[in-house]
Parts: sequence; structure tokens; C-alpha cells
Amino acid sequence: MITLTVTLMEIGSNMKYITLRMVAEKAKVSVNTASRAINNRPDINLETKKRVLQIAKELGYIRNGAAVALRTKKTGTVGVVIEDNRNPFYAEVLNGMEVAAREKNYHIIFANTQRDYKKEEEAINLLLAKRVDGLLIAPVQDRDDDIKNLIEANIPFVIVGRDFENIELDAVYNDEVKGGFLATEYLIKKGHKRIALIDGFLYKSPAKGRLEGYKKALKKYGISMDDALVSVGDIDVKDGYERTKQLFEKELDFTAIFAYNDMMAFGAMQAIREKGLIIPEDIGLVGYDDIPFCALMDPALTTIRLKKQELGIESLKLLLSRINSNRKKAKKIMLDVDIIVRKT
Amino acid sequence: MITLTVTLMEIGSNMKYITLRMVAEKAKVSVNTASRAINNRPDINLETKKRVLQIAKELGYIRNGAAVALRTKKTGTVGVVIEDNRNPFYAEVLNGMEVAAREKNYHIIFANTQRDYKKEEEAINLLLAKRVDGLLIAPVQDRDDDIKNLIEANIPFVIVGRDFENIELDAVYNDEVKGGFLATEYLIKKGHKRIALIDGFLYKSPAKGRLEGYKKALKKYGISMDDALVSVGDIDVKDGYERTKQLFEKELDFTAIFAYNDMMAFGAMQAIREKGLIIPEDIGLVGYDDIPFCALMDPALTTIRLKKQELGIESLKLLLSRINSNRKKAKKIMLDVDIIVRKT
DNA sequence: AACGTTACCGTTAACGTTATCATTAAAATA
DNA sequence: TATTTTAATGATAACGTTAACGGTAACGTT
Repeated sequence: MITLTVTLMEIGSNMKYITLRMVAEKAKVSVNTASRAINNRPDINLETKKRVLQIAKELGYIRNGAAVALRTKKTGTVGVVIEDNRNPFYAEVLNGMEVAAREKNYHIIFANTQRDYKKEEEAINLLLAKRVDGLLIAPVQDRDDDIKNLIEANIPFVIVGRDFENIELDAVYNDEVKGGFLATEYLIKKGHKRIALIDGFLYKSPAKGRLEGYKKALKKYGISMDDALVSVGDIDVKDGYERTKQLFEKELDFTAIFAYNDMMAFGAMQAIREKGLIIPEDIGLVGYDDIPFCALMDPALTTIRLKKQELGIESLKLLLSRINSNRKKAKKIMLDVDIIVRKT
Repeated sequence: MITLTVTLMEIGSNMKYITLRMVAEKAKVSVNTASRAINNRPDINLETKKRVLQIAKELGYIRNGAAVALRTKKTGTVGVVIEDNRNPFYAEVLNGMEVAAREKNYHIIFANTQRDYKKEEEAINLLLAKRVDGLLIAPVQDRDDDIKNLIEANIPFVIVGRDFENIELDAVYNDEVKGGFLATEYLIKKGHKRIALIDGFLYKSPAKGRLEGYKKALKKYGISMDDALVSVGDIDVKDGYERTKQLFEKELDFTAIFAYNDMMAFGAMQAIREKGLIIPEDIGLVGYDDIPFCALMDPALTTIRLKKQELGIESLKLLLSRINSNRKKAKKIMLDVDIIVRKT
């Protein structure tokens, strides 16, 4: 239900901005000199500069970014393409980007793709029409058509959270193999031998990496792998819940679960509770990402911590280094991960 | 630890875009006619239009948003000023805004304020320099200096999630009094008579509204209010935890807690568990917001549901109606709330 | 036949800023 | 004193697009 209150108001949408010319006229200098003052350029007398800035302040002058952008071919804006800003993982990454951007006087325009490749393509094009100076993209899959277009068109961009191994491009991502290894090793050391992995689709490199780490750990500790214990699919709470239920139905005799991410682990917790089993006594559980809610769960979730903020910050920095220097080489940054041991 | 991989790459930052003039030349029409085709204007022959669009597509023409913005004084961009995009409540709101914006061919630029008034002011100014067509602001407090400036400068904006009662402006907010009432009434009907309220600071209107609803419910059911049971302060998990601990220390003999928001309720849950008490048998608990994690908690949290997505969507729609029509009246939209009963 | 109407298209100017070059005055040097 | 250098400023053009207006040809109307 929506309640409306209507009262009189004398505001419209025909806002008036002060232009640099107005400032210049009042200061009795040329527009150019005024521009020099505003932009803190060297070849201007200190007194005139002070005068111009003073008048600009008085009049409430605000630089017209559109005009600047047209002239300088720089908008001071970075486009961000992610799955969903509500996902706590991406919320952290996005936040890191915003913080880093603000510090460098850049702004973030973001677009959600909802894991839809078509929306991703569309979002990229719309952002390019806005003439963003560069793009930060967390791609929905390993498909690389639009990425190659970007390279061809010489658009600065950074891939976030994954790597395209066979393409030379800028990327910042996590050490997923290590993450998968740490999670699995932890469970093994807790005495588990039959560890189920509920993974994401393997055409996404993070899911592939975590599986690889899983295998590596099993191998190291001499445990033979049972393919039936590994499933792939979507990666939210609901999928975690359902895939865990399936594991029970199949009577696979597992004693622990390694979930692709924390959300899935939360789903798994529900299924385990419903089954009347206790975590960690009956079933071991490890998540992935270390979103803030892990600590709030009962029992608090053991998980692999990704440096989410840092992922955002480093991506942005890498992008700016591409934009503002004439670096010709691709740079790939892999962030370290660790395990946060809690109650599960 | 950061690992670097460097390989050769032949990309730079000197991207080249196709201009409308190039398209026009190739199509052997004037720039204006090309513009007509691109903008789907009526006074153009269907054949020429097709030809121009075809060539634009071939050449990979992408409209230069900066030039359009300069000429038309519209950027197709909306500035969003919120506390923190990681806060699940604002993540939902922001998402609603993004979805609604995308549908109308607008983009969102957002800035976090971290509840810092200075940052809020700064963010607004930076967004205005980007010449956003309007602003969606969830203000950090009831201070209205910068708001009044916006009105004076004729900048379209909408206040999100609260109301400035004595100022005529566009706003979308929740029925906080009802929310406070429903939460309190629920606990009363569960048999509680001494209900603690851990609220936000009262200079923020939502906190004030929820307190009002709390009082209203007590009054209706003939329960006298004990001021000692009401505390105000910050509103995150930590504060919920600590304020609950203080309640125990003061031995106030309460049997239920109504928390300002879900995050605080999660903190309260921790404190209650540590005390060795069971929810809801020993202590009743109601949160506020209905963020997605309420359902995942054990026990699942009963809470007041705010229409968060809708809050974002309606705010954006209201802003666009201000921008694109010449409505002169202020419009205030109050969204209904309800209670989601779970286990607590 | 003369005029008006319509459909289509082009010309010009403008949005607000900055880059480039030119200019002036003052200071430094020969 | 004549010349060169330096500091400070101004004039002009340009970024890419669209708005406003003007023009032309084809057709219809009287």
C-alpha cells in the first residue's frame, strides 16, 4: 500500500549552473585564465588565481563534467560490471572499488548482470556510451567474445575475480587452488575421509580452481577421490540446501561438506539441521569467501577468507595504472587466501 | 601476499571511437541526418535511416555520452548517496534503484558516506560536478543544510528512507510507526510485558518513528513504559551485542528485545546465547528490515519487513518524474510494512 | 499556372571546457 | 640602449553532438 501526501512546492527541474565564463567575467579575466585557476595550473599569477577561486566559490561554481569530458576525453568514471551488488561477496568488492576510486577522484558506475551473458554485453556497451575511462568486469563465464572486442577497441579494462589463462589481459583474482586445498586439508585433519564438494559450474575458473585444490589435498593425504561426492551447479543458498539434501538421499556416507561459498554452506547447514544432525560433531562443514555473516551463524562457520575489499581496491588501481600510464604489458595479480577456523 | 605475472600485451589506453561524422560521411548524408537516424526521430526517410544505422553498426559506432550531455544538458545518470553499500539493507535498496534505472535507460553513480556528514556533502558536490540529472539521498541525519542548498539550486532529488517533516520535498520512506507497533504488539501477544527496545539515535527519524510505535503498542495494551528499557545508540552487530549485555548487567528483568534492525538483533542473539538463555523460550526477539539472513539464522529471526527493493524503485521513479515532468508539487510516498513471523 | 503543403535533408550555431598558439609587459641580459 | 628571456594572460579553435532554422523537390490544391 502506498500513501501519497501532496503539498505545494516551488521547485522544478530547470536547474541553473554557473559557468566558467560567468566566473571569468566577474573576475575580469579570460575564461582561459579562470580555467587555469580552477585546474591549479602553474602559469598564473597567485593573486589572480586567488581572486578567481574566491569568486568561483561565491558564485557556487561547479565544474561541468560533461564539457570537461568532451574536451579532455576523460570522464573520471569507471564502469563496474558484476553479477549482483546484493551478493555479500560482490558488495565487499564493490565497496573496495568505491573507496579506492573516491581516493583518486574517480567515480563508479555499476551495472548488475544477474549472471546473464546478454545483460553483461549490453551493460558493457551502455557503459562505453557513457565514455567511462575504463571497465572493471567480473565476467559471468569464460566466454570471451566481448572481452576480445574490448581489447581490439583498445578499451582499458581489468578482469576481476578470475583469469583468462590463454589471453593476455589485466586481471586480479584469488588463489583458488590454495583455497580449495586449505578447506579440504582442514577437514581431513579433523579426521574426515569422505568429503563432499558442492561446487559451482566448472566452466567458471574459480570453481575449477577449488576442485583442483580439493583433489590436491586428497592426493597429498592419500585419500582416493570418489566422483560421486563432487557435484556442480548453481551457487546460492537454495542450491546449497538442495544439493546437500541430495547427498543425504543418495546415502553416500559422507562426513563433511566443502561448499563452493558461504551462501551454499548456509543452505547446507539448514539441510543438515533438518536431518537432525549436529555440526560439527556429525558433519564437518567449510565455506568459502568469509562474508561477514559467517561469524554470526550458530555454529560460526569455518571458511576460506578471500580479500574481498582488496580485490576491489587492487582491480581499480590496476585499471588506473592502465589508463594513466602507457604500460604496454598485461599484468596479473593473484591475491593470497587463508582459512578462518571457527566452530564448524 | 601478491603474486605478479607479467606478459607482453599490445594494448594501450588510446582508444579510438567512431564519431557520428564518420558514419555520416560513409552514408553520404549530413551529420544531422545521421543524428536523426540514431535518435529515431521522425523526419527522415526510412531507407536512409536503415542505411545509416547499418553503417553505424558496421563501423561500431557508440554514441558519445559526454557530447550528448553537453548539448542536451542531460547525462542519463542518477547519483545515489547512501551510508554503505555493504549494509544488506542498502544493498537491496541500491539494487532496486539499479534495476529501475536500467529499465529507463539511466545509470547509477553511487557514493558511500559511512554515516559521515562531511563525506555526504562532498559526495553530493562531486556528483553534481558529474552533472547527474538528479540525486537519491539517504541522509545520515536530520541536518538539512545541503538539502536546502539543493532546493535553492533547483537540483532534482529524492530523500530515501526518511522524511523531513517540515520541508516540502520529494521523499520515499517506510511507515516506521507501524513497524514499531507491529514488532512490539507481536511480543506483547506472546505474553511479554517487559520489552527492551535497543533503538538508533533519535535525531534520525526512523529511530524516532519506531520508538513511537513501541509506545503506541504499550499504551494500547495497557503496559506502562519503563524508560530504563529503552536505549539509543549506534546500530550495528557490535552495538546490538553490547547493548544487550548491558541490559543483562543492569538486571532489568526484561523478557524480550525489540531491536532497531536485524544486524543488532543478530548481535543480541549472540549475547543471549552467551548468557546461556534460549530464544524464544527465555527471551523473545524481533528484528527490523528483514534482510535475507534472518531466515538463515538458528532460530530464524522474526522481523519487520521493509520493502527494500521497492524503496529503491519508487525513489528512482519519483526522481525521474521530477526530472522529466514539470511537476511543481512535492510528493511523499510512504511504504507499508508488515511483520514476518519466524521462530523467535 | 500559381501557390501552399509536406517530406526530407543540410547548414549553422551552440553546449562549456581546455589546448594551442599568440600577445603583452616586465625583467634580465648583452 | 637594444635585445632576449620570462611570466602572465588572451584569442581562437576544437571536442561530438543536437536544436533551430532554412532550403529543395515533389506533390496537391485552387
